[in-house]
Formats: sequence, structure tokens, C-alpha cells
Amino acid sequence: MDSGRGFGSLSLREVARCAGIVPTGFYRHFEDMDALGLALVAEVGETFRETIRQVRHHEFELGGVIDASVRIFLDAVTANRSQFLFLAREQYGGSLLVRQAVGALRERITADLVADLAAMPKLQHFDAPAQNVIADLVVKTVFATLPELIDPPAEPLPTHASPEVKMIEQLRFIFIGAKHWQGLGQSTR
Amino acid sequence: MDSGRGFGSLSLREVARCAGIVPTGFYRHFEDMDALGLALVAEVGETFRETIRQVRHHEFELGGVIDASVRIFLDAVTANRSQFLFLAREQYGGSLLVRQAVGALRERITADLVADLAAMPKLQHFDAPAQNVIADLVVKTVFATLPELIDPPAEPLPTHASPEVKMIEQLRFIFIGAKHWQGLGQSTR
DNA sequence: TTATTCAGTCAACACTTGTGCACTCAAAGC
DNA sequence: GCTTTGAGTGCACAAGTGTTGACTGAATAA
Repeated sequence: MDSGRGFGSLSLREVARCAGIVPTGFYRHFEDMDALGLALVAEVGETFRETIRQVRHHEFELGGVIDASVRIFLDAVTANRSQFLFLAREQYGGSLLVRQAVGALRERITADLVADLAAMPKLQHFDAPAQNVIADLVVKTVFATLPELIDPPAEPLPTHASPEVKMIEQLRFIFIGAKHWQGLGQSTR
Repeated sequence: MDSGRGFGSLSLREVARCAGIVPTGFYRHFEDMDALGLALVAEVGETFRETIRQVRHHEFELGGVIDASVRIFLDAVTANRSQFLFLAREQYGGSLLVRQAVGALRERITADLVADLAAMPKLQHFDAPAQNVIADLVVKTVFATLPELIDPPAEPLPTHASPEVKMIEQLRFIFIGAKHWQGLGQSTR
């Protein structure tokens, strides 16, 4: 997959060859290619949630919460590049089973984030559904940024548009918006 | 692809069979499967930009700008479901060539949006790079929402979490954040 | 020591795949 | 009316595919 292929286009024989075993040996470890896919989702899901746990424990340190969180997250991504590459590529492109598994993972992460947001004093004026919408937006932003973080930078960026800086600013926009949100009656009419 | 497969896992023979012609007949129309992919990106790109043009012309009507824009966009998605299904699935999962084409399309759309944002009186206090970051966030949100709009709803949603309402609220958060943004010195520390 | 499980192998099966080549035949242009 | 083109066909090939069943040898458990 490093060379741009999707998981769904990999053949069982390719995987076996790449693992240095004979095709039939694959079945000693997984029943299916689908089973492999689910295992990979579970794996990246574990490191993802572990990363979130780290973020949660560091949130009392000095410096902006968002800045620190993004830095921890980006470190985890580069430390487990192949796992997040799989996640980025297969979140919408994978087979039905894989896609459902990724969706479930995403929902768990969103639910965790809702719990964290509910504890933030600045966001107390939201009811549960509104907090869910915010958490969904944050998770959506993070997941949608994954490909930029993983694919080679192509041409050197102008540093002020580095993934880290951009991600921080975008999350900040979201939270500033949440802080100044004034209820459903408010609109941009 | 309607049944969950990715474009990259489709064989030339499948496509030909589905089109009702013999495998070799495929070459009368496209040199490659890659060429087909690029043609599809071009197609959905055209309807995407056409939709944006519609949004731009309706922006003087009564009602919230965001509400009207989202409604027009969602109508276009359901009217051209298969095209946007391709876009949603292949934006990160496709072959290298397809992915680059989608990236280029996305950059054109972002650039157009930057031009539109620059004309909005409420966002005059941003320099060019900041406007770019906002536009990038909006486009990212729209693209990342595509799969929810296209995949079957699974279980009936609680209406207040319909894709339309959710998308409107999320875009509103972003723009409220932009309105209250006070420059790079501001942070959430 | 003996029995069992684990991870690997080999050979074979019936398919499917991409592609080259030579062919047909209706429509369009002159 | 003749010719050129566009879009389709049939045949053939070598290569790759998922999966089966029977086998081997090492590590582990009894």
C-alpha cells in the first residue's frame, strides 16, 4: 500500500509473497482478506485511542491545549505511519466490512471526545446534541487531514502552511466558533 | 462501485461486461483503466463546479447563505449520486493518477472559494494565507461529509442529526469562528 | 516419552485477468 | 458510389487468482 495501492486491490497471494510465505500459509493466520482488514482496523484503532489517552494526560501542562494535542497526535502518526496510512486510505474506500469497522472506530472516538468536551468549562452552554455535532466536526477534520500528513509533501511547503500549523489553526477556528455560538436561533442571515 | 467496491479493484473486463461490450472493445474508448478514472474525475469535477456556480448566483436570495448553499449542494449530490460516490470513494483511495487528479480538482475549488471569501465584508480582516486556511477547512469539511451523504443511512436518524442540519451547523461553527478570530497572537492557552 | 498443536510446504484445480491481432459492418464524408 | 472511420466482435495467450487437501517438522503440553 505504500506505493499507492488500495487494500481492496491487494491479492491474498501478494500479501503472502510479501510476508515471505506460500499462499496457502495465509490461511494459518486469517480466514479471509476481510479478516486481515478487520485486524488492521483494530490495530490502528488501538494506537489511535492510546494516543488520545496520552493527549488527555498532558492537557494540564503549560501551553495551548490544541497546540500540545496536535503535536502529540502528529508524533503518533509519524511513529506509526503504516497504520495511519491504512486508516487514511481505507476510511471510505475499503470493502463494506472494513468501512463499517472504521465507522465504528470513529464513533467510539467521537463518543470519547464528547465526554471530554462536556468537562470543559467553556462549552457548558451546549446541550448533548450540539456537543455531538462539535465532536463530529473535530473528528471529521482530524480524519480528513490524515492523508495530507502521510502522503509525501510533493513540493516543499511555505512553512506557514505546514500540516501542523494548518491543523492547529483550523481546530482553533472550530473552537472559537463553539465559544461564541449563541443557540439555534442565531444564524448568518 | 454501488455495491461497495473501490474503483481500483475493478477489472477492465468487469467494466466492459457491465457496459455490454466485449473486453477488447474497451480500448476503443479508453487507453487504460487509469484513463477511465481520469475521465470520471473530470466529469464529477465539472458538475461540482457547475453546482458552485449555482450557489454563487443564488447567494442574494433571502434566507441564510449557508442554508441555501447546503441545500443546493445536497440536491446536486442526490441528482448525480454515482458521480459523487466515485469522488467520495476515490478521493484518497484511488490510484496515484486518480488521487492527483482529485487533488488538483480540490485545489481549484479551494482557490475559487478563496476568491468568494475575499469578497465577503465580514472576512476582510484576514490576510491571504488565513483566508486560504479557512477555505481549506470548508472544502475539507464538505469533502469529508460526502460519504455520509451517499452511503445508505443504515438506521433512520433522529432528524436533528440529518446530514443537512449537521452540515449547516458545522459550517456555521467555522464561520462564526472566523468572524471572531482576532489574529495569530490569540490562542486558547 | 508421547501426543498435540502450530506454522509452514507442495501440487493441483478451475477461473479470471490484460492485451495483441485480424476481422466485420454500419454510418459519415467526399 | 466509393472510401474512410468508429465501434464493435472472436480467438488466443501467458500470467495471475482463491481455495482444496494431504503432508512435514518443530515446539509445546501431558
